[in-house]
Amino acid sequence: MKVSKKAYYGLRAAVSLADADGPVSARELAERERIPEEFLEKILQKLRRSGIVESKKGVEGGYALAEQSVSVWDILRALDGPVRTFTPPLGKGTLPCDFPSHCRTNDVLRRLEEEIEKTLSGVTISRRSERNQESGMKNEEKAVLSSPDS
Amino acid sequence: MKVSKKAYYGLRAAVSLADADGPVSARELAERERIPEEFLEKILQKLRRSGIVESKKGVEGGYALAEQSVSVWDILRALDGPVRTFTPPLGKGTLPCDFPSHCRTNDVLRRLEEEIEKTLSGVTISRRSERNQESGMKNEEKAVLSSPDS
DNA sequence: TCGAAGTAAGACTGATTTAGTCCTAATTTA
DNA sequence: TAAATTAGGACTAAATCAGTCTTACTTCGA
Repeated sequence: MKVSKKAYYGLRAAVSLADADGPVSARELAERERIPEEFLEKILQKLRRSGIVESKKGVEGGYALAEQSVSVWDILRALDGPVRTFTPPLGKGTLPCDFPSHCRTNDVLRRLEEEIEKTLSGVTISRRSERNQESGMKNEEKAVLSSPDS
Repeated sequence: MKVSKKAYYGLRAAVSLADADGPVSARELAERERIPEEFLEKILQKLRRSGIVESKKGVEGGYALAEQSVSVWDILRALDGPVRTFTPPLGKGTLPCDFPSHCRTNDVLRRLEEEIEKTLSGVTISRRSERNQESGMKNEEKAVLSSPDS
């Protein structure tokens, strides 16, 4: 049970992008974060297809966060695929319970999935510019990963 | 991010053992749960070395839960190894933060680990005989995976 | 005391996944 | 148009997963 290197790199890249001003090229980002460049490019492309970052080609191009704020959950799901704690490919609703132990085991694992999702969705990466503009009301218990405004 | 087949089988085997009366042989257990026998044996041996089940050789031998109650967390850790969400082998205390994004990323992942541990530790598999004898006081919010006393 | 029913443990294997690399476009801007 | 950049597919070495095979060793009952 682990987070892949791909996701770990992706997470760090996103945090780095959140702290940056304009678009950052893959090369630059790779250097900043000490991530193999070609590999990072693949990661960024996946994040782009998931709508998490946006890219601009050409001379002054690069990558930037697409939304004001992304959750860690979104990034992990985009890169590592869906969290599937139980191996048989079961949709949310239908759990075939051939044997008594299956149902109960699957039940726990599903509960775990929900817990993981809840935890990870609560942690977000926000762009500096947009920080603290989000929640209109009182300061929600929402952790932010990117660098604090100091 | 997933639970291995090994762990999934192990979980089901443990649930099945919890519901059984005496020791159950690997062969019997494999048949009940539709798990490849030889593979299950490996799994049970790992669980034994971790002190989760105990074994008895010989004619009426087999495997049984060692403790009255085991948490899902214990089983998963025994079979899948430690949950290591971040790839660099970092101990609990020391996080080398070469770059700013690392610390913050590692922080989240560590928080995730704790959350997963908390969730999974709260779900236990208990032997029928020992059910409801554990918590002396009020009925704690403790989920039990094995079959309910009916 | 022998044989059958068990567990114990290590070596081996095929398939899949991970973590990349390599190469060839396609775009954009100066 | 040249340089800087992303886009995407094919490829690969190494690790991990999911088992299997083989060869013990142990216990109990007849």
